[in-house]
Amino acid sequence: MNKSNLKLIAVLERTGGFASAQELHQILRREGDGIGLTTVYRALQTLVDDKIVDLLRREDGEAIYRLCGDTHHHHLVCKGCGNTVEIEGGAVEKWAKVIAAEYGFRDVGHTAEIFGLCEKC
Amino acid sequence: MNKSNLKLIAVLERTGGFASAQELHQILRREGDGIGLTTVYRALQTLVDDKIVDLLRREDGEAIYRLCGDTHHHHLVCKGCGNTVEIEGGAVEKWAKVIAAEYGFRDVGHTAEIFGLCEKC
DNA sequence: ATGGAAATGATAATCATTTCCATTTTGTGA
DNA sequence: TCACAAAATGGAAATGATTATCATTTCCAT
Repeated sequence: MNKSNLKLIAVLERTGGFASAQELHQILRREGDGIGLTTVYRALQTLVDDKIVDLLRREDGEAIYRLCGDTHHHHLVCKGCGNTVEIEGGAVEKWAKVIAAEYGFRDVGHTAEIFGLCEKC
Repeated sequence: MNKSNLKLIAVLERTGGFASAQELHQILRREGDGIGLTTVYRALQTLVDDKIVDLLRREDGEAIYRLCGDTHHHHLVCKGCGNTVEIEGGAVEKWAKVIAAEYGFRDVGHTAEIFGLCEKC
């Protein structure tokens, strides 16, 4: 684990919730860290690959990042305010397994997200 | 309803499933229609506003469009050769509905994909 | 100290999407 | 049919996020 990755993790812990690469870069800069934008993108990518952070999308398509919990989960995202709830996907896990078996796939993962408007929006 | 909007609807009907603005533009061009990219974007936006088409996002953030009310399907993608199978997601549909109701969300959509290695890979 | 691998960051390139603006088409009332 | 305003159109430039390039710096084991 290199230095930049740790910095990014620290900021994400501190801020909680989601932030875009550009925002994270600005936060670090504001704190006097001369980290480059390129490095921020690179660090986030490796953290996503290592399943240390989640990558989601804002309504406009911009990538946003957040530390993931250790449990595998899915997301319920509000299209209005961007608020996000982590949810369990019991039915989805089974579905993915069954389908994969049916078609002879192995080493299987899946993604599943629900999006809509929350009560407030 | 203006001419461009109708053209876009026609293409979306014909192709079924999702397409990005750029893809839709290319398809129309290939068919000899001199429609401009700007017009494609504009038409898609009004169709989304009028709830005639859905706007979703690809993995990379690019916007993709489909006619509302299309029965949609999910994908089983091979990480090795990229081969893709369209699958039904009965369990997923129910799951999405239940979860959304539980959290008071409305106007709800979802995405779900399975990826792994196929028999050949 | 040293050599090589990994990390870094400035800059330029890429790509989808929007904005701007001049031109064309369309619809409508005289 | 004609004139004219409103709507539609499309090319070009602007924007903004993300990625690629590449020279330089930092790490670390020897």
